[in-house]
Amino acid sequence: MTNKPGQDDEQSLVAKISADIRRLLISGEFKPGEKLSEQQMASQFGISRNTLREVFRLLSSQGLLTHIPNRGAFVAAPDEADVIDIYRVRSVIQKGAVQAASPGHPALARMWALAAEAETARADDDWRRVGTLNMEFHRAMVELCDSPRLSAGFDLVLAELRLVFGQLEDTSHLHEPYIALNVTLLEHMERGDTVAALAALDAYLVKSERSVLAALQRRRG
Amino acid sequence: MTNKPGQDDEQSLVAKISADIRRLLISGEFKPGEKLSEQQMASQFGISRNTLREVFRLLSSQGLLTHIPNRGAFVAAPDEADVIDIYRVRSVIQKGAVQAASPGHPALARMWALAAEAETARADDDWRRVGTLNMEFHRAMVELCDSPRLSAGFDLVLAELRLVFGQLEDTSHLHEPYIALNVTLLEHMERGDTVAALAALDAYLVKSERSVLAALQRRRG
DNA sequence: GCATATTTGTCCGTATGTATA
DNA sequence: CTATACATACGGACAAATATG
Repeated sequence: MTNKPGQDDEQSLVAKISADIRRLLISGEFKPGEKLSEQQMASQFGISRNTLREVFRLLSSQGLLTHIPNRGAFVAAPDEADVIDIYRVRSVIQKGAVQAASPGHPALARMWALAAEAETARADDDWRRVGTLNMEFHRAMVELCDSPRLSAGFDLVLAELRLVFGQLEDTSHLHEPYIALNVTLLEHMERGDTVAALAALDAYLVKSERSVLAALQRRRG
Repeated sequence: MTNKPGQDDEQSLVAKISADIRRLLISGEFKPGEKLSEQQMASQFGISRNTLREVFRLLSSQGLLTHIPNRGAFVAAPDEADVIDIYRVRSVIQKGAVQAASPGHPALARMWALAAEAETARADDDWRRVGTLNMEFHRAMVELCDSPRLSAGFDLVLAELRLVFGQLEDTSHLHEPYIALNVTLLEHMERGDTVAALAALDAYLVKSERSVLAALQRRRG
């Protein structure tokens, strides 16, 4: 059995195409605000319009597409307000994660491993991988809450953030300064110093938000 | 213009039927785990199966339905673990809301108004209304974050919680003890006493979670 | 501002695979 | 194991809304 009949489709066409389009969106293959024609997309992916519409419903509910009645589906174009909101969500959830951190939690080990991987990726100048690992690091942090719903919600805002990254030009240096910050944050948590960990997290989020906002404003001008 | 072309359908059939079925789910018109046949539902609501499938996608992504591949859509049947998870999410988000509370925020006025309404509803023995007002009170609390995404995410877990209520027998007394707790919580916030407010919130959430869990276990045996 | 073309929203019929009696 | 029921997915159709010239 390759697939347990868990809770949602793994083999469904809708699920597969959704994953494909989501990947394309996150890698920045589409322009922000670009219209996604039903007919064109359907034939391009070799599926029917009805099936594609279900995909659009899913991606719209995840904030990656924007659905306008009688006009169709458009690639989401997060603006400054959206970025600010995304980081507000991150702040609330991740502060909760830091406070929920219990020593010996498996997610902590995973965070150490991811931090180490990020170091080697930086040594290889593989910035794309550094970015992915950074995301995974913070996803693992939220796993400390042991809450499927918090993790799922966090995944949504992270996907939106990756959409923003994909719409920028140079994502390379965006994650560079944060490798070290992640490690120090992790050390605070390991030591059980919640106050210091919260401060480090806040510093990280503020710094990250500022650089994303700056890059976004640079892009639009 | 009655409808601004905002972001999502307001007049769409999918949106309308989704709202209808969501109302039915929340009022407990369906049994937990009950299968929702496409054919039957489609003819019952006078819509096509294609349209209904889009509705199912939406409600599944909101946690109100559970989609099983090749088996169809079922009414979500949240168990004890789900309730615990829901309250974990509430704790994280609402603690964030308390800490984000700024004096003079319009949401605070709304909370006062809702608390007052709840008092009169209790005087009228309108327990259904008391429950709704309690939900609205906590929704308003999250509005303190000024974060559309946090509010949307909070609405999702609240909808799931109402689904649980709808599946229980007597929801009447479930909200009674919390009217006073909401007021004292509000007083702490108004005074700017964040620590006391956090403690009051935690007391409320623990108490509420316990009673819901107890009622749930009573129902199943 | 109007006529036309395009696209979405919605429906129907049907074929195929999967699950269940 | 067979048969039935149902979800999945497709393609075509048409009205209504929108975009285009």
